[in-house]
Amino acid sequence: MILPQHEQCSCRCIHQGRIDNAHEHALDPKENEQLAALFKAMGDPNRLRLLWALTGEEMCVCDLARFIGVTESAVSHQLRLLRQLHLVANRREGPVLYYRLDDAHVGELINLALEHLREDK
Amino acid sequence: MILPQHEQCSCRCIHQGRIDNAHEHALDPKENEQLAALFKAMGDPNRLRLLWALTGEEMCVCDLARFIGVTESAVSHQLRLLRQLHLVANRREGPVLYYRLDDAHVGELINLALEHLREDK
DNA sequence: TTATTATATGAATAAATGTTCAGATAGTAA
DNA sequence: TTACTATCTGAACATTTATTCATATAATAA
Repeated sequence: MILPQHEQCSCRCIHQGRIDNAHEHALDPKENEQLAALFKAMGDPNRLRLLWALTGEEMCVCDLARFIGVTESAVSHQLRLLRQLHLVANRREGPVLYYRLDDAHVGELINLALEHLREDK
Repeated sequence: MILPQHEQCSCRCIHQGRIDNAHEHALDPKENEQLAALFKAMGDPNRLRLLWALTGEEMCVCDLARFIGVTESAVSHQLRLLRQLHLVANRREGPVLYYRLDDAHVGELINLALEHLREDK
């Protein structure tokens, strides 16, 4: 990682000499935003409960609402967010919408994070 | 997943008959909170930049501050949060504190999420 | 058409959150 | 001790956010 020359660190970091050896690329600003939005979406207890419920099987909105104990309106708002971020997808069967995880990655992310939690405590 | 009998869904979910086949366990409430806190911590653009920077090598606070373009005070606040959640750890060398990712999981989480982002767009 | 069910949406409000500023602490050298 | 550097911390302020309420839409049946 290369820091701007005119802003060189004035501290006595021993590390200073190694600063050019790091990975050169800062994360693309747009990807940084998207990535942060994705993690933030997973970082709400109720949205995480929704995702967790859907690791089991697809569920309709009213079941999801009862499962996590909030109104269907609140769930609907949250599901919209999760849908926009491609964390969940849905399928209509008559008047009922069944939601599912959009992708295997989502479950993997949850499991990996759980591993991290359970390991070093 | 088993929903309380007295609150059976009144909708016409075809799915209703399958409700007992799902994974039986709701995520432990405490783990749910911890997991959400972990994702939420990663869900801030600046904190994510910090973590990204540290996937390259350990860095001191002032370098991190310049790297993401905020005050050292702001970085310090964020680093404390990340430390409390075991996302980063530090090591002192004289007056300088070097921060690093706490664990291989952290980088893996970022990479997995990046994969998800880049895949289905 | 009307009635009913399932879900979505907009606005408003209360709570949570990130940064800044001022000041405190820890380490080192003189 | 004093002076200097690197980092931390508490309080305050502005912004963001999750839920609620009321209403709207979509699908189905009568």
